[in-house]
Amino acid sequence: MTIYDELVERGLIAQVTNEEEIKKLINEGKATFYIGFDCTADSLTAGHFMALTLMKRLQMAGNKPIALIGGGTTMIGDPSGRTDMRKMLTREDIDHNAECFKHQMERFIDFSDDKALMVNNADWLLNLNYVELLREVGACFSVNNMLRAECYKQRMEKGLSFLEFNYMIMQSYDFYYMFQKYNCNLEFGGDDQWSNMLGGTELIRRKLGKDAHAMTITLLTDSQGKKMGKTAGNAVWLDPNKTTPFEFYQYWRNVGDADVLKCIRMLTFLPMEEIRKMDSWEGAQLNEAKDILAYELTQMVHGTEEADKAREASKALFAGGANSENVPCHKLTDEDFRDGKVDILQILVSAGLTASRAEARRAVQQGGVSVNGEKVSDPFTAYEKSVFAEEFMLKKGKKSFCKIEA
RNA sequence: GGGCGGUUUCCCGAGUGGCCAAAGGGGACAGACUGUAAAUCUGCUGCAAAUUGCUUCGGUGGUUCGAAUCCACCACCGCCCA
Repeated sequence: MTIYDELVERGLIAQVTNEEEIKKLINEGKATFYIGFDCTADSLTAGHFMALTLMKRLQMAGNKPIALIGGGTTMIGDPSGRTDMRKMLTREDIDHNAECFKHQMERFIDFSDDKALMVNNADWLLNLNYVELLREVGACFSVNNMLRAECYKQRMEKGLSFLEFNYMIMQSYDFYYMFQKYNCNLEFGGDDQWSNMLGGTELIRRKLGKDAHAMTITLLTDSQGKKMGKTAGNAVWLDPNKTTPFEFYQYWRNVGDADVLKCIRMLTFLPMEEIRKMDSWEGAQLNEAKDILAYELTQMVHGTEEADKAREASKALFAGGANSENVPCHKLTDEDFRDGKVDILQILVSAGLTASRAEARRAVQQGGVSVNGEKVSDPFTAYEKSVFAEEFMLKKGKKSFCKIEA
């Protein structure tokens, strides 16, 4: 099975500029391809993860990846598919974020011996001269075409600033630049990047008379069409300090039935034969698939040890029996105690299970809080410090657990 | 540059002087049902030392016993004209 066929079977490919050419390039390991990452936060997210796995798949097939950190493009902000303008980030924030991205990527992609490159477009974009740029590449873009681009559609109603309008040109320039400097002949990106990417291939054709290719990755959406990798609007981060391995594991353990196999196909490195066998699974058996998915991904992102802990903790909490050693734990401080006691609301807030005492009170009143399996229904329930010498397993709702110590 | 319209609680959106912590919807959260799924139904949704108090309706100042609501200025956004 060729790498291209595998990508197709895994459902990773959305659009390509020239299928035959691209197939040949990557199957023969002759592609030098890039994927850009704009550093809008200080950690990569589950959304970036798919792009990283794709880089790895292609690298394993002998192709050379370039991870492009968008230190320059982040100064502009990609308007693609957004309904509002991004918050402007300072130069310092962007540099810091770029550093963080770099560390995280090094875990996945082998950058040794020039097997992959990591570059930052701040290095060439920030020194561009406006008039020169306009003459050099601005002449190659048709505003008429740009306005028609899908990626700006949503913004035509709400308004699009000139700053953001230029994003496409910056991204195109990246490809043009790397095509010449690194022989980069293929660009990958999310499907929402398609028009930006075509801008690049078009620019290369016009300026250099040469062909470069672009290919988009299917966006990972759930069965309702929503982007995956987010919980309540918050990203699932790869940084363990922002999303703990346990939370990360739980996110994938909880995907809907309709989405498990898709995720396994697109995100894991399990061989296709194995995945095909799971195709016939249904009902409660899919729970097993979810465990596989969650474990595989946690292991890739956080390592085997953390993945084992997360799985162990999950079993202890949901299946019962196994030891609870790895369940998330919170230590109360002296400030939590008042006259030698803590009330249940304070514990919930302190452990971060609820945002306020009011929310904690609601949870208790609605019967959503329990300690060691016993429902706590009185919001005035308070505990002496000595109680915490024994195991104190606090549960809020169906899925939030925390072991409390003092 | 000119004219008009807008900025409301996580989001959309109602509210044009007291009955407003602010309708309705979405989302989130909790409960029932379940398989840590989906669908459905119910509750709930500013904060707190809680029959009360405090903060909130772009910003600042003002009018008023009382302002999300009226006035002035500022900021940002949209539409139309140049």
